[in-house]
Amino acid sequence: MPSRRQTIADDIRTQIAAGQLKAGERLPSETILASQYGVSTSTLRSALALLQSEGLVEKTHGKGNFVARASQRHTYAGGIRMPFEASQVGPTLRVTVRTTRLPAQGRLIPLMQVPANTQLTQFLCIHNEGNSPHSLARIYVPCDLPPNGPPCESPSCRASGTQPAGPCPPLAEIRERLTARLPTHDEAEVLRISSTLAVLDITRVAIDSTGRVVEAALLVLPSHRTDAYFVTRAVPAESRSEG
Amino acid sequence: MPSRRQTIADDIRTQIAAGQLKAGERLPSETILASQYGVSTSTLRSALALLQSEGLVEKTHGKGNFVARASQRHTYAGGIRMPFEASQVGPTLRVTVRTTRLPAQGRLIPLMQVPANTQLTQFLCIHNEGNSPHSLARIYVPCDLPPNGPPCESPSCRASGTQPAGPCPPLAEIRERLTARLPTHDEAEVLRISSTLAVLDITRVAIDSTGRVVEAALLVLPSHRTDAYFVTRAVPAESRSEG
DNA sequence: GAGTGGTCTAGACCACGAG
DNA sequence: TCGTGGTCTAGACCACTCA
Repeated sequence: MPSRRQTIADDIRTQIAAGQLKAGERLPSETILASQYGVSTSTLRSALALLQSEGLVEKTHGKGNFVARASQRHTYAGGIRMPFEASQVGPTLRVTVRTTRLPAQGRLIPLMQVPANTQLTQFLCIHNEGNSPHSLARIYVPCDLPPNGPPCESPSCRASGTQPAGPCPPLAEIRERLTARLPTHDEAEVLRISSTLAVLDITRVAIDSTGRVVEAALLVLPSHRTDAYFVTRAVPAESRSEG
Repeated sequence: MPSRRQTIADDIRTQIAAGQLKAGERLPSETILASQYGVSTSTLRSALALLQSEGLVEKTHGKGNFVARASQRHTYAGGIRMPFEASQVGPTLRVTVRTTRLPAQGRLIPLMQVPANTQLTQFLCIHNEGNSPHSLARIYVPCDLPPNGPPCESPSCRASGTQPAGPCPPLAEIRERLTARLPTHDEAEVLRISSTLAVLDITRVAIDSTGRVVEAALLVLPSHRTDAYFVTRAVPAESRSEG
């Protein structure tokens, strides 16, 4: 038997699909909706959480619930991309970067394949779309690596974080591990998202042709606004590399 | 200011990391934990939901909350894989397949790049680990395609669903789009997971060397037990294709 | 049947946004 | 200041597991 939250979510979803609720339109307040459906506000909120996780509804504290505009959705492009392919999908993002140095600790040691306490440069990147933050990236490179500026400061950095290729030794491989989880307190605060809504957690490692790890990136993207997209071509690749 | 749920989650997370709570161990009941922390059961449950989304805690209705064993985690391998690479990661899975025919509708039309109502074969695959279901895959192929059995029936099908390559025209490209969302009622029921816990939603399209879509797969994986993993090599690939 | 988690209620109180 | 969503409470009742 479907739960009430599912029934309510289905009803609103149908109204959105049918165009009875238009993109950008504000829904009645949660109190009103709850009484309309004859449920408590908690139940109604959990129904809205379903729609929010599907990207159909956007909530704003103090303002209300809104039918999402399709354009709100971003695409994280995985794998190795040419610079010009970088920001072709999704709205434009403005990046703020904070650079620090720190010794390799914990997860970073196996990720970067360096001894403990190796000096790393950390780039803490926050991508903003207008006023509102969109995604969070912590990017690490060995301190002795970047010759002409870190990858993250490139204007062609991607929705996710960065353009990892550089002029130095050519990039050979990208490994990306992806899962979803609820955000930490800090992440929810920085991204200004509900702490009940899952984020995509992407760990990306870039390896150059000498086998060296030249970058590790820890990315946090709000799942209700983000897709990750991967294209893999078969091995005997045509010479389309410069296309 | 961190919320109570975060404080509680942090405390239990620390206990797990420190080994005070061992893998497989059962936590006290939610009622007891709630009174220990001086919160309501709702708040305590939302704290456990955080840990569950991180894969640190597994809940079983009627039994209790358990510290997860690391081995519970599966890996979905994205991109094009050789058959022998298929099921090398994660525990072994048993697959049940239900085959039906249906005309192309809705999302499937643009996905498979076919006219509406084109006959498709659907494979509804459920992957089981022991008794408990793990993942759900709906795989579509054009009806006129499979010459010697659908890809899904291959014994080398992957954690996710299938081994899309076949002997026919060679596979040229895999496109995978990935996001996270809360499960539908049906998905939560089939996978026997909490409807408050996000799933990974993967849409995979396989294209052969003639440009034809030979497979579309809609995959649903519980995010708290699943990583997706993608490896992309640079374009002038070494001849490691038979390795 | 005893004990567990799952869903849901009917509130209280706080934090945010806009006028 | 007012209306909104966010967090939290203290329960009730149901569904599942196991003895």
